[in-house]
Amino acid sequence: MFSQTVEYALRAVCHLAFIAPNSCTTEEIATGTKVPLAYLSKVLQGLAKAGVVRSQRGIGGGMSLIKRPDELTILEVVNAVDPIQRIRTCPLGLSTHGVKLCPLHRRLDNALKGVEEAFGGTTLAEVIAEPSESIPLCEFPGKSPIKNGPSAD
Amino acid sequence: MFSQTVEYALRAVCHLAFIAPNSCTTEEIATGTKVPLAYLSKVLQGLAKAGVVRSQRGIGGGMSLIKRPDELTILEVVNAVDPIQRIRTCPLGLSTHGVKLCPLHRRLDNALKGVEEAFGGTTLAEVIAEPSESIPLCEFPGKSPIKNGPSAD
DNA sequence: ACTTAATTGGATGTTGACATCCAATTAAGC
DNA sequence: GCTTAATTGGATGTCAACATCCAATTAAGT
Repeated sequence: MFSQTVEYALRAVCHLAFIAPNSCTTEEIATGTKVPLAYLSKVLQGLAKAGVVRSQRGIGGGMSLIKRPDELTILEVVNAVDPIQRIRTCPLGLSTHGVKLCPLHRRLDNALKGVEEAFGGTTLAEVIAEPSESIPLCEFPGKSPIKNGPSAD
Repeated sequence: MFSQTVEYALRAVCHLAFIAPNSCTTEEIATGTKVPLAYLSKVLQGLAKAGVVRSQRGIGGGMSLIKRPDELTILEVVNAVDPIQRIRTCPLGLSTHGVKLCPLHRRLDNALKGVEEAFGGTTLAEVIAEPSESIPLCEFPGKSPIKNGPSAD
């Protein structure tokens, strides 16, 4: 139900959250998140245009988060690449329904609202900090998914 | 986020719920729900294969619900044409994550779970019976969307 | 200035969702 | 059995999502 692009974007942002506020190369993200490099670069371009990540060209460049992980919600990432389209007017174009959705579409929209609220209420910081047997993106429990762990190099 | 096919299937089933347990023609459903006739016939074929609707060929034939509207949930309709894919194993294929999803994918799956529960907890009968200013599929408040209203003809 | 490391943008390929059309099939009613 | 009304199945078309590749651009370091 969520697009592949959303999945990729979240993985990438998650990776960036681990090393925030540092930056790293698209290639490193691709390797760490198992996302096809060429496509990931397009996804990151989208995130850059949406103001979620900052891109820096040239030697020592790469991608980094613009916001702090505790200020960035899952929803912002999702909406940056593949916006959740709430149902605001009758999909049948029935003018008399206007802004009042019928019970069917009201329920569909409520489901979307639930997703939106769940995503809007979770920051990347919460995702990467949550104690769990499985660490996001990380093959081995108890280890950081980032090479040598976060450092200020 | 929900596919066009899901939207069409729900409209069609909603129409059928209004006239249940009677049947009606695919063409009538197409007109009443503003769904392209040729495509709707494919969608209904899917619903028939999934056991949601019964199809009857020849004169006087058409489509009808197999279950009563109060026994049929939105979820069953959705899953018949475009199943909600819960996240059961790590999308990165990280074997060590196994059945335990990482915090990221646990949250994505929880969102899916919420949708699933919302849809699973609503029957078609509830949808078409709910008092509202807008009646599903119906242009005019207070009228039935079905030509001349339900009848046992 | 040159070299190297990195993103950017454009062109292109692939696949599945959405959609249409029509001949074949089925069943009712006379 | 013929006609008519209806679904079925197959062939086909279109377009956006997903994906890849490469030349152009940018910036750091020497």
